[in-house]
Amino acid sequence: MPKFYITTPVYYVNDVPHIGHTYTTVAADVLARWRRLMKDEVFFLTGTDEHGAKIENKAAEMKLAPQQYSDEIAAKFQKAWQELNVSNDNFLRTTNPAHIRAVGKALQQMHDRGDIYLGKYQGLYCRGCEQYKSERDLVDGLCPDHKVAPEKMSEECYNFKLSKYQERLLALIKKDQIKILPVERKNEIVSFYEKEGLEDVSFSRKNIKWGVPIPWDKSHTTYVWADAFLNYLTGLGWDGKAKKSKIENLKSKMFMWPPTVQLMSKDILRVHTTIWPAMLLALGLPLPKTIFVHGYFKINGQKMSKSLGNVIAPGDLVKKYGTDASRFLVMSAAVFGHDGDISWEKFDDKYNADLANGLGNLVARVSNLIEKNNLELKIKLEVNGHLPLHKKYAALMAEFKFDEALKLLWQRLRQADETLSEKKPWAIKDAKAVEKILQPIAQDILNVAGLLKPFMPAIAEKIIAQFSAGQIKKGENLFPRI
RNA sequence: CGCGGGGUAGAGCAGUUGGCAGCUCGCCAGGCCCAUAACCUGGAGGCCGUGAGUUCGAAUCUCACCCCCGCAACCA
Repeated sequence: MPKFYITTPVYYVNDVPHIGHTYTTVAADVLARWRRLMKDEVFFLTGTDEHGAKIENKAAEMKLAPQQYSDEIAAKFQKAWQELNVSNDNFLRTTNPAHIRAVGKALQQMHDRGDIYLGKYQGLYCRGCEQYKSERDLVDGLCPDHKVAPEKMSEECYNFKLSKYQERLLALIKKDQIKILPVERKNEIVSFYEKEGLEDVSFSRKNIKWGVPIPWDKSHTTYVWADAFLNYLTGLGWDGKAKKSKIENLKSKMFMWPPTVQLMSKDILRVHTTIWPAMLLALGLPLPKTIFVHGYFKINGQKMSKSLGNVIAPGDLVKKYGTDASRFLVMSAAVFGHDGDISWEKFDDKYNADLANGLGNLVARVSNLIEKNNLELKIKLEVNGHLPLHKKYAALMAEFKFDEALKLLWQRLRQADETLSEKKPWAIKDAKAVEKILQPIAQDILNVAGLLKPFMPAIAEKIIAQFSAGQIKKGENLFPRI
């Protein structure tokens, strides 16, 4: 049985879930559900990244302990995914004790191996924040909170020998051993390797309490990314022992390793194609097969941002359109891998056009005609993969072309509407003749519903149940117009 | 000369290997009346960012330029 291990990033709990997180997670769910239909053994992981100075500060602002704060935000992510009927097999929080233990062990191993060494971190330090600032945090060279110029300071920290892996990783990426998709993103990364190259990175920080202590030097705390990346392993129950012989450990799900697909947006692509695979090489573990990068949503042509106040939350979508329609709208909003522009208006239009007038109306008119004529059709869901529709759909799904896969199904629905207009079964008295027209159309609807399962699981099942019954009834309105 | 993406009908986008420029929404006209004021047919509307080149032929390949957007490692 083929294995399919898919991950989303662990989402940083500095913010509540928004439509960007939703996009990644629903896409991962669509793939997971599709591969399950194809009888693969699937493991689907998502979760939250909860450590680091930012969270420490944010929690303090809200007068909460970091753990308490993280609990609240993590719960919001979990609730969002439940509302969207996301079928993840695990939800890994980086504050999970087993994760923390494993991170400690992993770091110890990298240290023993000589890949982590004591070095120096230099940066701009704001005394007010008690924190290092990046250039981008500053406004006119000043700390935005304290209105003072941060000082150049340095402190000791543990560094990871990322530079050591430059050539190996570049070769692996070029040869598609780690396949980066779409290809323009691969080009971007290859060019980064060739023109800028890898430098060692800091893996620890002093003065940060909220995180995983460095096992051999508790005065240091693991820097968040070293901690966060390992979730992809600990989410399978990895215990931090890197020896290859342990991979087949049956108590954990480590037999699923490595990830078949890791989905993410472009902001975290670079670290996922540098630090992350380097850590795996350092731990002696196999690398992810494919990294797929999807685009960003702009909202009404503008960048989505809190300051603009245009952020769309998953809960708002579900409230307005329902679970399955929300999943459909998000997945069909853009070509997967490209940026897209969304708005409530566009969602409304798409909902009415494709779901209410399209799928919903067709299901209603066909089921109504069948019921009125008292027909008993001999149709059943065809799940074998050799029908042309299945084949085309499967090929598109394999290439992450969700929007085209959906278009393919909607072409079929449109054809059904055309056929009905042309043959006018409502004007025919002879039930046999009516049956001859409606049977293939009903069969198509059933097949389309079968392929719609990954995108709209509940609606698909409803349609399948409705059209698989001996007596097909008109049933309820699937998508009321907005 | 940092890296990458994009500029195609009123709006949003597709255009795989170069071969009469497409899709959805909107608009106009007609049809149908089974269905969720839905569905079907037809139509208007594009110097495919600008300029040059390669070619029998370019939205597609090459070069230059203009404009927009994202990323530029301690932002997770």
